[in-house]
Amino acid sequence: MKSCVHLVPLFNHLNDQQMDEILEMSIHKRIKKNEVLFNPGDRADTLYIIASGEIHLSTINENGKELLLEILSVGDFIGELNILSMSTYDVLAVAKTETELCSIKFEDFQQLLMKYPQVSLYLVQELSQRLNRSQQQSLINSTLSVQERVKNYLNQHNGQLLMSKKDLAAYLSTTPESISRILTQFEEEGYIEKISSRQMRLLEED
Amino acid sequence: MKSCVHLVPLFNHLNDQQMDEILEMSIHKRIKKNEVLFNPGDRADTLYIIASGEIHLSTINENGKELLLEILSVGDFIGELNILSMSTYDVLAVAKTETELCSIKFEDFQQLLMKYPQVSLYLVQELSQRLNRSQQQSLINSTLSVQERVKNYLNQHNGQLLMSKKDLAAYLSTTPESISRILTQFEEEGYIEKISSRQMRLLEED
DNA sequence: CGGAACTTTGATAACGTTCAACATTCGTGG
DNA sequence: CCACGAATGTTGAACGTTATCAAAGTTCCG
Repeated sequence: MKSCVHLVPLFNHLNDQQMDEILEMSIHKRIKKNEVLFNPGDRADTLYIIASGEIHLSTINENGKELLLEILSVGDFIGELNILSMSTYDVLAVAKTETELCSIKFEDFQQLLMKYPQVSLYLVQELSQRLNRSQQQSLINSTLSVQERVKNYLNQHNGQLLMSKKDLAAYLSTTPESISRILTQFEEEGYIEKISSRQMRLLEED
Repeated sequence: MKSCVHLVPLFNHLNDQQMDEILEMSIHKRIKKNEVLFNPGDRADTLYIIASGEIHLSTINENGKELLLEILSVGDFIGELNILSMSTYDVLAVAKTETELCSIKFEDFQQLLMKYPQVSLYLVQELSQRLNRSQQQSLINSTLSVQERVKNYLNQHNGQLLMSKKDLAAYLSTTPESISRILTQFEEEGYIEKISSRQMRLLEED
């Protein structure tokens, strides 16, 4: 089985010997569909890198409502990196498919960053981009109408829903009912054409 | 005039000589209240560190609605750090008071990170925490009612509004009217007591 | 001291959630 | 591979929260 270390842009600039070094400090992990990788409140001391599969990161508010924050797949690392001060996760990480991960303890990872500064550079860039994406999604969810949010999502993904409508609702912070209604409305208005339950063709105009 | 380099947790672990080195690559900048530091779309090639004053970072959606993302003050750096690939800012940065900044070109900053890995470590940690905060605020704004958002804000800040109601509305993604109404309602219900326009006393009970 | 920006209050409208009932799909075990 | 139960999706009706517009009041700042 191939190690995730080779899959990760994070370690792109390293040579084979350095990769092996990282391999030695990493532990392979496999989790099943719907299995929880960690819960909010769990001790955060491990960096996970996805070798295959898909992980959903979400938060849940005091009333039990869920917001789907990020969908991570091959090559992504789990974003919470309080590497200096030990703390806890405050999001929920769930596998949406069978998933293979490499895990590295923050302790070891910290040594690694000190030794290979170019890895840090990549990490800084990646975190920065995630912060941007988070803020843009925040803008979308809190200032656009549900219609606009759905239209925006469809345009960004060529009419393909990459998840269930339930999850999409959690991602666009609305309800499955609203998404369902809006999609049929879009079809009636001739803006889309349903091909399958998760794939629609976008028709020109507007 | 004291340099901001000494104010920044980012450079905490460095000695005087190293600080001087950074000083040499940094350019001091002063901007007036309401002046724009950068617009979305501007070339992003500079790291700014705040020596004094306050900067608001916000995004504006396609309909002109604003979301206030972050409020930065002494010691904070401006978060957008696409240091590896040159890109553009996609937020708006405005000074809310007279503000002093140090600016360092990404080029130089990148050298610095390679040379002093411990600075990278701090940066990674800081970006990670910002990402978390962004996601938590996103949860608040998109899953809680306006009442709950305002109550949450009051609790987090001991009843003190750190900005105008207009800005607070942009931060909580609502309108000044709603905030105004909710605050008088809270007072009628005996949940708060207005001391001044921006300071209220929180009274016990749920 | 005067004008601009911000704040408050009211009336109105609508967007989207909620609840409920039914339909469909999914996935697991027989 | 089919059958069954559970999860997901759809549609309808009703309600409530919150945005919007307007107009008057207040604060801020040059």
